[in-house]
Amino acid sequence: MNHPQPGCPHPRSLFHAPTRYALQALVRMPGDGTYRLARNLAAELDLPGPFLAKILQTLAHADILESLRGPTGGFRLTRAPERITLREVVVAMEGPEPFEDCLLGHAVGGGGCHCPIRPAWDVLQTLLTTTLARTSLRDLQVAQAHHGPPEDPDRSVAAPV
Amino acid sequence: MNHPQPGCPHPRSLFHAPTRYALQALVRMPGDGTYRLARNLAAELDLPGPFLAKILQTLAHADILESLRGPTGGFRLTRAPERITLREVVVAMEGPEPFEDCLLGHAVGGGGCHCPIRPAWDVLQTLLTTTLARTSLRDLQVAQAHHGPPEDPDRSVAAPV
DNA sequence: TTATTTTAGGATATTTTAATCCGTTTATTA
DNA sequence: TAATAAACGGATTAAAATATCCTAAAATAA
Repeated sequence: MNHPQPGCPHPRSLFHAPTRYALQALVRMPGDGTYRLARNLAAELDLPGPFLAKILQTLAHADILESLRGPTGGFRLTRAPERITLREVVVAMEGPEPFEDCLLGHAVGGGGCHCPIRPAWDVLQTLLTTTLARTSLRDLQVAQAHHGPPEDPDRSVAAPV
Repeated sequence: MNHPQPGCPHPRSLFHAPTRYALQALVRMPGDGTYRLARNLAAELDLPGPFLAKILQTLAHADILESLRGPTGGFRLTRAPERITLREVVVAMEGPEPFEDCLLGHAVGGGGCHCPIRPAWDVLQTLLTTTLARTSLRDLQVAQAHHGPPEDPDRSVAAPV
């Protein structure tokens, strides 16, 4: 997870960059109720600390994380990762409307849009929403475990916990 | 179709703004092989002429439009609208990858990503692609006709042809 | 109480995307 | 041939998204 570089643009993502960072941070949150430092997490993700901190604050406002100030502080999940859905995270970061529906800019509410793609588009939107709603943070953590933690030169040889 | 205003951000769209403008311009292209002026089209869409012109040039490079310079010139479709798919337009404007697949940033090619959402995500991506590939410009034109042309004060009372 | 460590959050800077500008080229018309 | 009207396309500007900075507030520990 590197910063965007000149000549190396962001991947074309369905969601904004902070949303992806939020997911990647949440996946690495401890499941045992202990607090984790924003700075620590930012180093692991190779993101600037204050930037990630802002994202974590947003998640805290959305009741996905809770924070504690001071020397023993940091962030932790408000619930078990099984009970946090990707949909919840995306809504917290992007707002309730993940993307505009009508390709032609027709009003979507009130039956304003009758494009021939409308039915298929609704299926797509529903599938996206239900996919996000069915997948929990825990599911992503399992996937992350298979990939191992990101490269960290200091621990690349042996790291007994 | 108005310019983005301060305090009135773009709708959160699956695609970039120029892609939506391209679709809206293409929908309004004549089907009889006559050329239409970029300036004329831009006025109807309430977009700046030179900006839309650049978008039309991109479509011309992609062999969706063809252009003619000079007093009788303009742009026209290279084919009947039945034979132009939305997928083709989106690829012309956005490149071959409409969005990055893995929410966690895992490599997608070479079997790098094994998230639990991967199968559902693939379904989503396939559905998007096939939906775009199955819908022709002609289909959108039919939908547009039902909405009527965009508001134009000069013609709001009666406009014989 | 004082020093230290952490999050909080507003202000600022940078990068990318979107939009504009302007001189050039090509075709038509007089 | 000269004047005009259109697309062409590089350079520039503006806006939005992304990233950074800095001071305040809160919790802990000496």
